[in-house]
Amino acid sequence: MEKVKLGDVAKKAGVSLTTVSRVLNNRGYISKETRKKVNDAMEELNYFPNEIARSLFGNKTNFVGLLFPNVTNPFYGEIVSELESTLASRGYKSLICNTYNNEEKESNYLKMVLANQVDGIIVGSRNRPSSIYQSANLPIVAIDRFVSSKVPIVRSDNYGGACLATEYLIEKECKNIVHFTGSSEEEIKKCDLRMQGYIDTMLKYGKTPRVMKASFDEDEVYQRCKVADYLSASPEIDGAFAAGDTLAGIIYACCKQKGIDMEIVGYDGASMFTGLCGGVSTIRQPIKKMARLATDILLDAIAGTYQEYDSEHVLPVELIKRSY
Amino acid sequence: MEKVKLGDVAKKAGVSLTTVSRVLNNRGYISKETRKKVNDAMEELNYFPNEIARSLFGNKTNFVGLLFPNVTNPFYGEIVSELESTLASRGYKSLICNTYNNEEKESNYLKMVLANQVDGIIVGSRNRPSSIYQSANLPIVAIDRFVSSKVPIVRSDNYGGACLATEYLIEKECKNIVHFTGSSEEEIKKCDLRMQGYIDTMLKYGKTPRVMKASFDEDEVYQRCKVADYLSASPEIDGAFAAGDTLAGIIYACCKQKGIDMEIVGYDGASMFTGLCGGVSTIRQPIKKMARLATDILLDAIAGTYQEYDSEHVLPVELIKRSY
DNA sequence: GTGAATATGGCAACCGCTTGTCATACGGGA
DNA sequence: TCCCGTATGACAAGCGGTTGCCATATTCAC
Repeated sequence: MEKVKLGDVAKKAGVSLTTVSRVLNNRGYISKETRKKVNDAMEELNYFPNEIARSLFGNKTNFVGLLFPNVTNPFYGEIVSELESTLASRGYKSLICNTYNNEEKESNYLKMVLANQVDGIIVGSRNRPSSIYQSANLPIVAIDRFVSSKVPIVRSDNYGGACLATEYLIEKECKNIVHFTGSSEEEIKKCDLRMQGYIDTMLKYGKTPRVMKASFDEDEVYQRCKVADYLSASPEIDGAFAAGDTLAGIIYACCKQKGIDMEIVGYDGASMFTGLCGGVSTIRQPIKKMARLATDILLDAIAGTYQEYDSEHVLPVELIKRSY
Repeated sequence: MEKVKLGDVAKKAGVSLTTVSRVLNNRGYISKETRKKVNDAMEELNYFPNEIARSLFGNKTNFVGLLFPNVTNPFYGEIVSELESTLASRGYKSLICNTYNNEEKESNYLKMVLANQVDGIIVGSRNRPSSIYQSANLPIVAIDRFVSSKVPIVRSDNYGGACLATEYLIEKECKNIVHFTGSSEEEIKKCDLRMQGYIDTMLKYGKTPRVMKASFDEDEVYQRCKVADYLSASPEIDGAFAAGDTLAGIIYACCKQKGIDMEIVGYDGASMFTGLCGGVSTIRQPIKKMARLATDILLDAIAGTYQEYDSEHVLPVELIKRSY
């Protein structure tokens, strides 16, 4: 059973190649009857036009590359899921790439999507920006990450969110509040802002900021040990603001196992997280809105109607209190 | 800045089109020096061969379609993540599709990936099998789902896992154990086996099985109400086996809020879940192994070296006890 | 000196579809 | 009757790269 092609449809419908193509692309004159004949033939033969061939001609693939660390993380899972859905509803197809925050992987993926002629890229990977981004001459949108001065950024109000989180902990009368952050040699803007918000708020209330570096990427077991050791060594701690929800979850689990009852606030607020880890508060990013905005910007850029480069789009966050 | 193409490289390197193509495809005779010249030219020009054009000629795209309900669910997130990684390491690219268990969406996605000439499909969506699967004449592998008699299935030992879960609850001296299952008009095999394992085990120990239908797909808030109502109405319940971890998480949250302390066992065991919801036990499916096996089968089928159709590959599960 | 192996170029056909141009044919309105 | 709008077909070129075939040239070994 070979692949059905245009010619087969034409034969079946008793019309010419040109006519079938006209039906497919809605061009020129076609009578109702012919259109029906052709459509019927396509149906009967189970014909799908070869998008690869069409792309080749049109120089447009309707592919978009999605470069994110790892959809296993509910935050990325949710954002990728939203991106894929909105893109699909607008006729675009998503090539997914899990970079695991690995620079080599990211740059390989980047080459791959470029070689596959994607019309645009949405990136949420957290590496040092690859030089390929510069030379790649196509629309890119970054989610909560700096790529280059030409790439628009969509992110949540990291600073404001951190303030909100810290103030909540203070309100809850926590005396010793620590901030767990993702570590990285090079200062990633996101972490800075979340940390900055925490530090500023602590100082504002006359408290001493304390920061604990715990990477986002390390092995989970290792992380858990690190956190557990830290908590054991600092029994006075009664509040924590974690820069991400997975980290918050780890802290929560450690506390539970040690019988510590403290207030924890995470960051991200993927629905899966708030559903599964109700003992932790979190700062919810408007994930759907971010995904939609990123899609809008990207597609506008692809269409050539987006001009406002060098722009950051900062969306408001919301405090979600623990549910038990 | 136009797209660089083969001819540009040839010109830059001072060789013919044929020679560049030979370097690219490692065919025929090429001297070290020429190869270097060509490679240098490609580097300088930042050239990537147009995979779309190559695909068109070769009638092979190295695309694989991944049809899953929703990567927001940690189980699907983890399996999609694994699939993408193993596929990428073997030169394949993943087209992701979130079907949301919606039949129309699934069949549209199916048409889409077929139109894009994917070399194969891995599907974990949970719908009534679409007729398109039959007519699609290409390798398909199903994860924990029946598609057609010709499509090999990779799944975990649902029956054994359910027995394990139920026995654990009995061991924990739960008196009234209920099973929460995903509802669906048509009986999906997976649910059947998990339910069957539960029922058989209950009967084996002289207990009365009780089943509560709670869909996998409903709105989470709605689910939560349904579960809460049920728990209120049946205060004698002190143990629950949920057919999926997200459901288990919902039950856990309800219990917490109502101050009920009962044993809950879920099913799936994505690392994110066990990390975030340590108060719940679960039956862990060997997600990585399943993903790798599915990839192996699919790629063998694509290569034409896989013959064992009509086969089910059932992998063993493991009980993960709650960590606090 | 001859034949093989190595190295490169030129050319045409092809992958499946799109598009522009030209030709043909029918029917209706001015 | 003539022209125009409608409807369809035939054909060729092109999208970017691959491949097979033939030609040519150099080098090396026997």
